Amino acid sequence: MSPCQTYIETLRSRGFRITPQREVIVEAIAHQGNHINAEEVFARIQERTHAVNIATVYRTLDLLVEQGLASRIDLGEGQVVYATYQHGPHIHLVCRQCGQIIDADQNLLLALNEQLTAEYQFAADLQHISILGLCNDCQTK
Amino acid sequence: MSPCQTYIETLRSRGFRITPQREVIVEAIAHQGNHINAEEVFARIQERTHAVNIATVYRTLDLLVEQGLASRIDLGEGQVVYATYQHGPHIHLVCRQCGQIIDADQNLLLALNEQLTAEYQFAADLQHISILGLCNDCQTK
DNA sequence: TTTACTGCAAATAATTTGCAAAACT
DNA sequence: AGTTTTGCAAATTATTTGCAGTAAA
Repeated sequence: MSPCQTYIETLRSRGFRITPQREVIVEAIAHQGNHINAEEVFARIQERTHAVNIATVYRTLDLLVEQGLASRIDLGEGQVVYATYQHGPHIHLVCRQCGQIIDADQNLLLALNEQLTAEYQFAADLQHISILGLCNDCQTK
Repeated sequence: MSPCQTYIETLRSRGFRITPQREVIVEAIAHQGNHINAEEVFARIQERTHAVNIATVYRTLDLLVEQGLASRIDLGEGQVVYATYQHGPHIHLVCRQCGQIIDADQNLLLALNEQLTAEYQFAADLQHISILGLCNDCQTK
Protein backbone atom coordinates (compact mmCIF):
# COMPACT_ATOMS: atom_id res chain seq x y z
CA MET A 1 0.00 0.00 0.00
CA SER A 2 1.45 3.36 -1.00
CA PRO A 3 1.98 5.91 1.75
CA CYS A 4 -0.88 8.13 0.66
CA GLN A 5 -3.27 5.21 0.62
CA THR A 6 -2.16 4.43 4.15
CA TYR A 7 -2.97 7.96 5.29
CA ILE A 8 -6.34 7.82 3.59
CA GLU A 9 -7.17 4.46 5.14
CA THR A 10 -6.13 5.71 8.57
CA LEU A 11 -8.45 8.67 8.26
CA ARG A 12 -11.30 6.45 7.06
CA SER A 13 -10.79 3.99 9.90
CA ARG A 14 -11.05 6.84 12.38
CA GLY A 15 -14.44 7.83 11.04
CA PHE A 16 -13.45 10.74 8.81
CA ARG A 17 -15.04 11.02 5.39
CA ILE A 18 -12.83 10.58 2.37
CA THR A 19 -13.57 13.31 -0.13
CA PRO A 20 -11.82 13.85 -3.44
CA GLN A 21 -10.38 17.04 -1.96
CA ARG A 22 -8.78 15.17 0.91
CA GLU A 23 -7.39 12.62 -1.49
CA VAL A 24 -5.60 15.12 -3.70
CA ILE A 25 -4.29 17.08 -0.71
CA VAL A 26 -2.88 13.95 0.92
CA GLU A 27 -1.36 12.95 -2.39
CA ALA A 28 0.27 16.35 -2.80
CA ILE A 29 1.88 16.38 0.63
CA ALA A 30 2.87 12.70 0.56
CA HIS A 31 4.50 12.90 -2.86
CA GLN A 32 6.57 15.88 -1.92
CA GLY A 33 9.32 14.03 -0.05
CA ASN A 34 10.18 17.26 1.62
CA HIS A 35 8.39 19.99 3.58
CA ILE A 36 5.87 22.09 1.74
CA ASN A 37 3.71 25.01 2.74
CA ALA A 38 -0.03 25.39 2.39
CA GLU A 39 0.14 27.72 -0.61
CA GLU A 40 2.43 25.28 -2.42
CA VAL A 41 0.06 22.39 -1.79
CA PHE A 42 -2.72 24.56 -3.19
CA ALA A 43 -0.68 25.63 -6.22
CA ARG A 44 0.34 22.07 -7.01
CA ILE A 45 -3.28 20.94 -7.01
CA GLN A 46 -4.41 23.92 -9.08
CA GLU A 47 -2.09 22.86 -11.88
CA ARG A 48 -4.54 20.09 -12.68
CA THR A 49 -7.90 21.02 -11.22
CA HIS A 50 -9.55 24.02 -9.60
CA ALA A 51 -11.78 21.80 -7.52
CA VAL A 52 -10.12 22.53 -4.19
CA ASN A 53 -10.40 25.68 -2.14
CA ILE A 54 -7.48 27.11 -0.15
CA ALA A 55 -9.56 26.96 3.04
CA THR A 56 -9.98 23.24 2.53
CA VAL A 57 -6.22 22.87 2.11
CA TYR A 58 -5.67 24.54 5.47
CA ARG A 59 -8.41 22.48 7.12
CA THR A 60 -7.06 19.21 5.76
CA LEU A 61 -3.47 19.97 6.74
CA ASP A 62 -4.70 20.77 10.24
CA LEU A 63 -6.55 17.48 10.32
CA LEU A 64 -3.44 15.53 9.30
CA VAL A 65 -1.43 17.23 12.03
CA GLU A 66 -4.12 16.64 14.67
CA GLN A 67 -4.33 13.00 13.70
CA GLY A 68 -0.58 12.60 13.99
CA LEU A 69 -0.04 11.85 10.31
CA ALA A 70 1.95 14.97 9.53
CA SER A 71 3.84 17.66 11.36
CA ARG A 72 3.65 21.41 11.11
CA ILE A 73 7.08 23.02 11.30
CA ASP A 74 7.44 26.69 12.07
CA LEU A 75 10.67 27.74 10.39
CA GLY A 76 10.58 31.22 11.84
CA GLU A 77 10.17 34.47 9.91
CA GLY A 78 6.56 33.60 9.26
CA GLN A 79 7.29 30.46 7.26
CA VAL A 80 5.20 27.45 8.20
CA VAL A 81 5.65 24.13 6.40
CA TYR A 82 4.14 20.69 6.62
CA ALA A 83 5.56 17.21 6.07
CA THR A 84 4.21 13.73 6.51
CA TYR A 85 5.86 11.51 9.06
CA GLN A 86 7.44 9.34 6.35
CA HIS A 87 9.78 12.29 6.02
CA GLY A 88 11.53 11.49 9.29
CA PRO A 89 12.65 13.88 12.02
CA HIS A 90 15.59 16.18 11.44
CA ILE A 91 16.85 19.66 12.20
CA HIS A 92 15.88 22.43 9.79
CA LEU A 93 18.73 24.85 9.27
CA VAL A 94 17.14 27.98 7.83
CA CYS A 95 19.37 30.53 6.15
CA ARG A 96 18.38 34.01 7.25
CA GLN A 97 19.78 35.44 4.02
CA CYS A 98 18.74 33.23 1.11
CA GLY A 99 15.94 31.29 2.79
CA GLN A 100 17.44 27.93 1.92
CA ILE A 101 16.51 25.06 4.22
CA ILE A 102 19.14 22.44 4.97
CA ASP A 103 18.00 19.24 6.63
CA ALA A 104 20.50 18.14 9.26
CA ASP A 105 20.67 14.78 10.95
CA GLN A 106 18.70 14.85 14.17
CA ASN A 107 21.26 12.62 15.87
CA LEU A 108 23.10 15.85 16.53
CA LEU A 109 20.31 16.66 18.96
CA LEU A 110 20.44 13.56 21.10
CA ALA A 111 22.87 14.96 23.66
CA LEU A 112 21.06 18.27 23.83
CA ASN A 113 17.74 16.55 24.23
CA GLU A 114 19.01 14.50 27.17
CA GLN A 115 20.25 17.60 28.90
CA LEU A 116 16.98 19.44 28.38
CA THR A 117 15.16 16.51 29.91
CA ALA A 118 17.54 16.14 32.84
CA GLU A 119 18.10 19.78 33.70
CA TYR A 120 14.85 21.42 32.69
CA GLN A 121 12.35 18.54 32.58
CA PHE A 122 11.51 19.81 29.11
CA ALA A 123 10.31 17.36 26.48
CA ALA A 124 11.54 18.92 23.25
CA ASP A 125 9.54 18.23 20.15
CA LEU A 126 12.36 16.96 17.95
CA GLN A 127 10.12 16.73 14.92
CA HIS A 128 9.81 20.52 14.86
CA ILE A 129 13.26 21.88 15.48
CA SER A 130 14.51 24.68 13.30
CA ILE A 131 17.54 26.88 13.70
CA LEU A 132 18.13 30.23 12.03
CA GLY A 133 21.55 31.22 10.79
CA LEU A 134 23.68 31.67 7.71
CA CYS A 135 24.46 28.97 5.18
CA ASN A 136 27.93 28.47 3.77
CA ASP A 137 27.30 30.55 0.65
CA CYS A 138 25.80 33.48 2.49
CA GLN A 139 28.58 33.69 5.09
CA THR A 140 31.13 34.92 2.58
CA LYS A 141 28.93 37.57 1.00
CA MET B 1 25.63 55.05 32.51
CA SER B 2 22.45 52.99 32.63
CA PRO B 3 21.91 50.50 29.83
CA CYS B 4 19.15 52.48 28.17
CA GLN B 5 21.29 55.60 28.12
CA THR B 6 23.99 53.54 26.45
CA TYR B 7 21.59 52.44 23.72
CA ILE B 8 20.40 56.00 23.21
CA GLU B 9 23.94 57.30 23.00
CA THR B 10 24.90 54.60 20.55
CA LEU B 11 22.02 55.55 18.30
CA ARG B 12 22.89 59.25 18.56
CA SER B 13 26.55 58.58 17.76
CA ARG B 14 25.51 56.74 14.63
CA GLY B 15 23.57 59.75 13.41
CA PHE B 16 20.05 58.73 14.37
CA ARG B 17 17.79 61.33 15.92
CA ILE B 18 16.74 60.88 19.50
CA THR B 19 13.02 61.47 19.80
CA PRO B 20 10.95 61.11 22.98
CA GLN B 21 9.27 58.12 21.33
CA ARG B 22 12.56 56.34 20.85
CA GLU B 23 13.54 57.08 24.42
CA VAL B 24 10.44 55.56 25.97
CA ILE B 25 10.58 52.54 23.66
CA VAL B 26 14.23 51.87 24.52
CA GLU B 27 13.42 52.31 28.19
CA ALA B 28 10.55 49.84 27.95
CA ILE B 29 12.56 47.10 26.30
CA ALA B 30 15.69 47.67 28.39
CA HIS B 31 13.85 47.63 31.70
CA GLN B 32 12.10 44.42 30.92
CA GLY B 33 15.00 42.09 31.76
CA ASN B 34 13.31 39.48 29.66
CA HIS B 35 11.89 39.17 26.16
CA ILE B 36 8.86 41.22 25.30
CA ASN B 37 6.72 41.53 22.19
CA ALA B 38 5.81 44.65 20.25
CA GLU B 39 2.26 44.85 21.62
CA GLU B 40 3.56 44.58 25.18
CA VAL B 41 6.04 47.39 24.62
CA PHE B 42 3.18 49.46 23.25
CA ALA B 43 0.85 48.59 26.16
CA ARG B 44 3.50 49.37 28.74
CA ILE B 45 4.05 52.83 27.25
CA GLN B 46 0.33 53.49 26.93
CA GLU B 47 -0.07 53.10 30.70
CA ARG B 48 1.50 56.52 31.07
CA THR B 49 1.18 58.36 27.79
CA HIS B 50 -0.61 57.97 24.48
CA ALA B 51 2.13 59.80 22.67
CA VAL B 52 3.52 56.79 20.82
CA ASN B 53 1.99 55.01 17.87
CA ILE B 54 2.19 51.25 17.39
CA ALA B 55 3.83 51.73 13.98
CA THR B 56 6.60 53.68 15.66
CA VAL B 57 7.10 50.87 18.15
CA TYR B 58 7.60 48.42 15.30
CA ARG B 59 9.91 50.80 13.47
CA THR B 60 12.04 51.45 16.53
CA LEU B 61 12.32 47.78 17.44
CA ASP B 62 13.43 47.09 13.87
CA LEU B 63 16.02 49.83 14.18
CA LEU B 64 17.43 48.38 17.40
CA VAL B 65 17.72 44.96 15.78
CA GLU B 66 19.34 46.37 12.64
CA GLN B 67 21.83 48.29 14.73
CA GLY B 68 22.73 45.20 16.71
CA LEU B 69 21.42 46.51 20.02
CA ALA B 70 18.60 44.00 20.38
CA SER B 71 17.57 40.69 18.94
CA ARG B 72 14.29 39.54 17.48
CA ILE B 73 13.41 36.01 18.52
CA ASP B 74 10.79 34.02 16.65
CA LEU B 75 9.36 31.62 19.20
CA GLY B 76 7.20 29.82 16.67
CA GLU B 77 3.41 29.74 16.60
CA GLY B 78 3.38 33.33 15.47
CA GLN B 79 5.03 34.70 18.59
CA VAL B 80 7.82 37.18 17.99
CA VAL B 81 9.66 38.77 20.90
CA TYR B 82 12.49 41.23 21.35
CA ALA B 83 15.24 41.57 23.95
CA THR B 84 18.24 43.80 24.33
CA TYR B 85 21.66 42.24 24.24
CA GLN B 86 22.18 42.82 27.99
CA HIS B 87 19.79 39.88 28.26
CA GLY B 88 22.44 37.44 27.08
CA PRO B 89 22.07 34.54 24.66
CA HIS B 90 20.19 31.43 25.72
CA ILE B 91 17.85 28.78 24.41
CA HIS B 92 14.13 29.52 24.58
CA LEU B 93 12.16 26.45 25.51
CA VAL B 94 8.58 27.20 24.48
CA CYS B 95 5.81 25.05 25.91
CA ARG B 96 3.37 24.14 23.16
CA GLN B 97 0.60 23.71 25.75
CA CYS B 98 0.78 26.58 28.23
CA GLY B 99 2.97 28.97 26.25
CA GLN B 100 5.49 29.31 29.07
CA ILE B 101 9.02 30.25 28.01
CA ILE B 102 11.92 28.73 29.91
CA ASP B 103 15.34 30.22 29.37
CA ALA B 104 17.97 27.49 29.16
CA ASP B 105 21.70 27.93 29.34
CA GLN B 106 23.14 28.26 25.86
CA ASN B 107 26.23 26.28 26.86
CA LEU B 108 24.09 23.27 26.05
CA LEU B 109 24.39 24.32 22.45
CA LEU B 110 28.14 24.51 22.16
CA ALA B 111 28.64 20.93 20.99
CA LEU B 112 25.73 21.15 18.56
CA ASN B 113 27.01 24.41 17.19
CA GLU B 114 30.44 22.93 16.49
CA GLN B 115 28.91 20.04 14.62
CA LEU B 116 26.72 22.31 12.53
CA THR B 117 29.77 24.31 11.59
CA ALA B 118 31.94 21.28 10.83
CA GLU B 119 29.40 19.10 9.04
CA TYR B 120 27.10 21.62 7.39
CA GLN B 121 29.16 24.83 7.29
CA PHE B 122 26.14 26.44 8.90
CA ALA B 123 26.64 29.43 11.21
CA ALA B 124 23.75 29.09 13.64
CA ASP B 125 22.44 32.26 15.17
CA LEU B 126 22.66 31.22 18.81
CA GLN B 127 20.97 34.38 19.98
CA HIS B 128 17.74 33.29 18.34
CA ILE B 129 17.32 29.65 19.18
CA SER B 130 13.95 28.43 20.35
CA ILE B 131 12.68 24.92 20.77
CA LEU B 132 9.06 23.83 21.00
CA GLY B 133 7.98 21.09 23.34
CA LEU B 134 6.20 20.39 26.60
CA CYS B 135 7.20 21.77 29.98
CA ASN B 136 7.29 19.61 33.08
CA ASP B 137 3.80 20.61 34.24
CA CYS B 138 2.14 20.01 30.89
CA GLN B 139 3.69 16.58 30.38
CA THR B 140 1.63 15.00 33.11
CA LYS B 141 -1.69 16.51 32.07
C1' DT C 1 -31.07 10.34 5.57
C1' DT C 2 -27.92 12.25 8.43
C1' DT C 3 -24.37 15.22 9.60
C1' DA C 4 -19.56 15.91 8.15
C1' DC C 5 -17.31 18.56 4.69
C1' DT C 6 -16.71 22.23 1.28
C1' DG C 7 -16.82 26.76 -1.01
C1' DC C 8 -17.24 31.40 -0.62
C1' DA C 9 -16.56 35.63 1.09
C1' DA C 10 -15.85 38.18 5.06
C1' DA C 11 -13.12 38.43 9.45
C1' DT C 12 -8.86 38.31 11.85
C1' DA C 13 -4.22 39.38 13.50
C1' DA C 14 0.18 41.06 13.20
C1' DT C 15 2.89 43.89 10.75
C1' DT C 16 4.09 47.22 7.03
C1' DT C 17 3.71 51.23 4.12
C1' DG C 18 2.63 55.86 1.77
C1' DC C 19 2.38 60.35 2.62
C1' DA C 20 1.84 64.76 4.68
C1' DA C 21 2.86 67.05 9.00
C1' DA C 22 5.98 67.54 13.01
C1' DA C 23 10.39 67.92 15.11
C1' DC C 24 15.41 66.75 15.80
C1' DT C 25 20.04 68.70 14.82
C1' DA D 1 16.68 74.91 6.99
C1' DG D 2 16.98 70.42 5.80
C1' DT D 3 16.17 65.87 6.50
C1' DT D 4 14.62 62.32 9.56
C1' DT D 5 10.91 60.59 12.07
C1' DT D 6 6.13 60.25 13.32
C1' DG D 7 1.05 59.52 13.07
C1' DC D 8 -2.63 57.97 10.69
C1' DA D 9 -5.14 55.16 8.02
C1' DA D 10 -5.02 51.99 4.42
C1' DA D 11 -2.60 47.85 2.53
C1' DT D 12 -0.69 43.40 3.16
C1' DT D 13 -0.19 38.48 4.22
C1' DA D 14 -1.34 34.21 6.03
C1' DT D 15 -4.82 32.02 8.09
C1' DT D 16 -9.48 31.31 10.11
C1' DT D 17 -14.43 31.33 10.40
C1' DG D 18 -19.71 31.52 9.67
C1' DC D 19 -22.98 29.74 7.08
C1' DA D 20 -25.65 27.71 3.58
C1' DG D 21 -25.29 24.18 0.20
C1' DT D 22 -23.20 19.48 -1.20
C1' DA D 23 -22.07 14.94 -0.69
C1' DA D 24 -19.98 10.82 1.97
C1' DA D 25 -21.68 6.87 4.60
